Amino acid sequence: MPPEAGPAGPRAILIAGPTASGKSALAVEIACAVGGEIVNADALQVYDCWQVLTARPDARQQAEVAHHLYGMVARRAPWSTGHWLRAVAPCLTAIRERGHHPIIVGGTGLYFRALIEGLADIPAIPQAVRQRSEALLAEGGAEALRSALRTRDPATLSGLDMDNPRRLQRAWEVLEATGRGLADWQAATPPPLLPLEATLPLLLMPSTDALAEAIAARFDAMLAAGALAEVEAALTDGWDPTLPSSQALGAAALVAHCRDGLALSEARERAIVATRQYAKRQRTWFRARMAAWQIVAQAPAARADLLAKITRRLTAE
RNA sequence: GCCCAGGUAGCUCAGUUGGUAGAGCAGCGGACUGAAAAUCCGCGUGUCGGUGGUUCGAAUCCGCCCCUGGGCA
Repeated sequence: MPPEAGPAGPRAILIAGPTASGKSALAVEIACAVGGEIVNADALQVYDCWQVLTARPDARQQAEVAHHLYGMVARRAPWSTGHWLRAVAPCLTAIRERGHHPIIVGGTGLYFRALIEGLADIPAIPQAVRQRSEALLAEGGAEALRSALRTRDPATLSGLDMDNPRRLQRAWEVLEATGRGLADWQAATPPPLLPLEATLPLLLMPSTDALAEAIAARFDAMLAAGALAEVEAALTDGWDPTLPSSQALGAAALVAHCRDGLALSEARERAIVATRQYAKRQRTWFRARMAAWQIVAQAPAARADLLAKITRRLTAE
């Protein structure tokens, strides 16, 4: 067994790519070919309230291959990259114990980064601290957070995007909750759960035009599959636009339609635009940080070739 | 056919008394170690419908033509 396969068991496969690039289908193909189980690396597909709207694999696909970390988080439950990483660890162990290859698939770049580069071991931030950072921001704007950090944690502030309220809030909250600066915590980041060298990293990167087309077609399919009913259910349950789960692309637009009378055609357009813009941000992340990943060609013949190569390589280990 | 109103960025539109054009949205590029499907930063991408004229100089003034919408026949 080559050293990079490691003592942990069967090699993990990573599949990243922008939304609507066909990651889930590729994951199932590979899982069937090599004996794998699929692990979600998508920040929105974890929520129980969105099946259709997040294009989460349905019951039929989940019956075909084991899927993990999909739809298991309650709408209002706290969730973060840290929660995800802590959930992934035992999941990988269990899959390998069954002799299967973990296939980690998703579009959340930060999740992959945490997985392959490690994540600072910072305790959860209490709700009260979050509320105070919100209040500070609401009253004094970003400058209130900046000036607090300027005097109390200049080291973190110097490395920060000072115009970004979210990042300023995070730095302030960590300092407030732990008494230790964020930069300090990050400098002590533990080793990664799964270094890139121990994986087979694949990246789907369709052309911008092809992706735009796929995004529009998929949203129409979502509408046909009951996206509106999901949104109605969320509305009945009480809509809170600030919840992380409420950030699902298209949710706000469909709420505007169901609740506020926005024309469906207009809601559809908004949802599709928002999705394209998200895909663009994903491409930027992937280009910058996943240069070492293997780009998966789209053509069917190339796809078959890839599957054959992967199978050969993994069975050789 | 005649009379109006228009034709400026991918879209919706600004454009002062003539000095080769600018907003919003879309788009493009980038950042990002616990809200990441989040958040933030940067960038105008243009035969000003066409053509001829007036002028040192035309998106802007004049002629003709083309196109769109409305009205009258």
